[in-house]
This record gives sequence, structure tokens and C-alpha cells, in this order.
Amino acid sequence: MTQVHCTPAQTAVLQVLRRQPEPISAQALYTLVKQNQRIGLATVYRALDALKRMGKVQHRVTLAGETLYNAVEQDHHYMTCLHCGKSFPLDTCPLKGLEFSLQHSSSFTVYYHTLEFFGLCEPCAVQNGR
Amino acid sequence: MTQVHCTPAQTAVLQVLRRQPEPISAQALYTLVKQNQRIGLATVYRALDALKRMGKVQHRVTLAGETLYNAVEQDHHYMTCLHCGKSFPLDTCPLKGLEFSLQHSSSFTVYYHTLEFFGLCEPCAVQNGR
DNA sequence: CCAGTTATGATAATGATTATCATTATTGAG
DNA sequence: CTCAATAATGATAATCATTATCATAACTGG
Repeated sequence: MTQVHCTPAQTAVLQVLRRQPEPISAQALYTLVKQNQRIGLATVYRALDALKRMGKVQHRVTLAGETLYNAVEQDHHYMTCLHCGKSFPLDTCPLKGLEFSLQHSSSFTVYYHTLEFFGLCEPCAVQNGR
Repeated sequence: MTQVHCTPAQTAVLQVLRRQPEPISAQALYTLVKQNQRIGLATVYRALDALKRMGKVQHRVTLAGETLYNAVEQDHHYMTCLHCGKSFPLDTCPLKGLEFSLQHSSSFTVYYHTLEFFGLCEPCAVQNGR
């Protein structure tokens, strides 16, 4: 059964996450939260998962296979270079303002979305013959 | 230096991938390719990476942390339930037809994008009190 | 035909995430 | 308020997809 209230750990994790200007990994978050209170790494993972299912936290996965989390309030989107791996933030979400109620079959409740563009950044494109 | 020509392994991987109706994992692809020729798992991963950098293959990561690949020709998008993990395909890409040349700073060459919606599917939403 | 370079395979190593399990906190009935 | 049942937590072992390593095979240009 999906819980309604947050556990202390979840509250702590969410609180720290909301202060981050950029999406952050579970491990990095673990380090930050631990500065203020006793908490285990597993609990951080569990909290992030629960918060995701509550629609309060969203995630994306880097090319290195690391999952990054951020509060849903900040909807981050990036262009990521397939060559050097760097990510460049977009200033707006291209989906902003579009109406998707139609698209989302009435039976699915959307909490958040992940949108990312992949390709080559200028330096890498040049360096590789065009 | 980014290569221009495909190696035999890359050609084989791409060929099999193009036959798949759905995005598939590297390991599953490995099994399929191996039915026709001698190939190593590492080579499949290397080929997929190279094909990605050539803009011929795109990827997305499941909630289970598995990376799925598909030929760029088929632009798949999904709604994924955060509770049961099932993915439901969208019939159209919401970005279709939109113009992003402005969005993509002229200096970034976009090969593909990944768009995914997360939330709760009907059954899971009901089962969890709304 | 050979030297140098690139691709490949098999397998060991990596590392983020998850499972396990004993312990602690919480909650509700009485 | 007190105890039993349930949920949460922490420490750590286990998992498993992906990557690194390294010896071998294929290819390329001269």
C-alpha cells in the first residue's frame, strides 16, 4: 500500500534534495544528509524510491549508469554529448505548455517526465571530422 | 577519432537490432546475434556504443537499471508505472513536428532524444487508494 | 609479405543498487 | 500508559549489468 505520510528519513532526504540546484546521485545525497543526522545508504535509496512513487522526486540516468534525482519542482532537461559525456542544460522544457491529457490515456496518472537530447557537442563534433 | 565505416560486428548488431519491434537489452541482443555468428558480449556493448555515437542507435534505461537499445528509425516513447514497473507505449512522440533548432544551441548536433513519462497505471493507482 | 594499428573474445573487475536480517521506532488496542 | 504487532532503519553481503584488461586475430598501408 502506497504510504501517505513521509517517514523522518524521507523528509530529511527530500529537504536536502530541494536545496540542490542540480540533480544529484543517491550516494552524494547520502553524504549530504549524513552531515546532519544518522542515516544509512540503503535508507536513502529507499526514501528516493518512495518519494518517486509519491510524485515528489524525479530521476534520470547518466551515460555512466548513475541515477540522478531532483525535486519535481525543478524540471531539468539536458542535451548530453555521446562523445565526452558532458550534459548541457536546456533553459526550457520543450513540452512546456503542451497539452497531453489526450496523449496520456485517461487511465494513467503522470507524475513527471524525463526528456533528454543526445548527440555531439561542438568541440567533440569538430574534433571528429565534422 | 569517430569512425565512419562500420565494423563487421557493428553491422551485424545493427542488422539484428533493426528487426526488433521493441527496444532490447544488450544481453538479449547478444543472444540473438550469436545465433548467426561468433561474437563476444563485450563486442556487442562496444558496437552499441559506437552505433550510438554514429546516431544510428538510441537508448533508454529501465527502472531496473537495464539499458535498452533500438534503431533510431523507430522512435519509441513510453509511460512507465513507478509501482509495477510496466511500460506502456505512446502511439506518437509528443515532440513530433515541433521545431527545436532554436532550442538546440546551434553548436549541438542532436542525434536522438529520450522521452518518458512516469506515474501510476490504472490498476496500481486503484490498488493504492486512488 | 610484413609492421603497425584496430577489432575482437574471454574473462576478471567494477560499482551502483538491492536484498537480507537483526535492531529500533512507531502505532493502536486494551 | 503498556505491550504486541508492524513498519522503518542501518550495516553489510549479494547481485548483476557494464567495463576494463589483455592476449589474439584481422586489417591496412607501404
